[in-house]
Amino acid sequence: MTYLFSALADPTRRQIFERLAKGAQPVGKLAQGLPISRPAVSQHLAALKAAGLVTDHAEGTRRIYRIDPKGLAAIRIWLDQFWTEALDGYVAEVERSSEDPS
Amino acid sequence: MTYLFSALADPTRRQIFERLAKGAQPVGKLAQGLPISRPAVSQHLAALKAAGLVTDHAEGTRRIYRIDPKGLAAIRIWLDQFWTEALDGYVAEVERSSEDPS
DNA sequence: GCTTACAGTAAGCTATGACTTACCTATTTA
DNA sequence: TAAATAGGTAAGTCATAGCTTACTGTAAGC
Repeated sequence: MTYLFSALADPTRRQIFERLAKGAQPVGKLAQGLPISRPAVSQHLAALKAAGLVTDHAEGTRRIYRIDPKGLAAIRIWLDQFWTEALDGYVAEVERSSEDPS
Repeated sequence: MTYLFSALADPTRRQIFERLAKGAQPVGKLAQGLPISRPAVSQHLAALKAAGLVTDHAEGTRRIYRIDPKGLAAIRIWLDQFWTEALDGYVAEVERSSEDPS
């Protein structure tokens, strides 16, 4: 979870990720339009890949990056497993404090 | 989203958050059992609060923190709005490359 | 009113993260 | 096989994040 969340914590990295969500792209194409250097984009992509958010494959001299569903799925699982627990706890607390407003 | 994701990116902060999911607690109680100082816990709680993940209220000299559903809801919305887009794109790409394996 | 308990704030230290430029590697193409 | 294109890696810089100790403030109990 740490890698996942910190990968998405960076605005530039989210921007890259959200751009990939609209279609796979090579590194150079991604770097165009971003206000940072191409090596910086490479480093961001490495972080996204380590988090399971993207995958890559070679295509000639280019390297195509695309969304990896695994990353999003992991977040969804964390959130779902969490959702009920947290909200149950929340509702319980609120009810308790409204029943017994000491 | 940046505040949200970076709040959850820190392991200690996630631990605090997940502990609060099981029930509201005062700061001191949270600090016990964590390997960091109480001020550090206060700072983490401030970050969680700024992200909309927790709320607090005074109770005598203690300050009780509990989960704020707004934070989790925001993540869910981001994920949902994203899920279809990303997966549609993913499926389209995969189909395209398997139909035309040039 | 004074002391104790609880918790936020300030200031300072250290590690890490996001960038840069320079370099190296690999694939295409002429 | 040499040149050009695409992109990962290394090294260094600067800002920020997470921690600490010291302090300040506020509510409760004697």
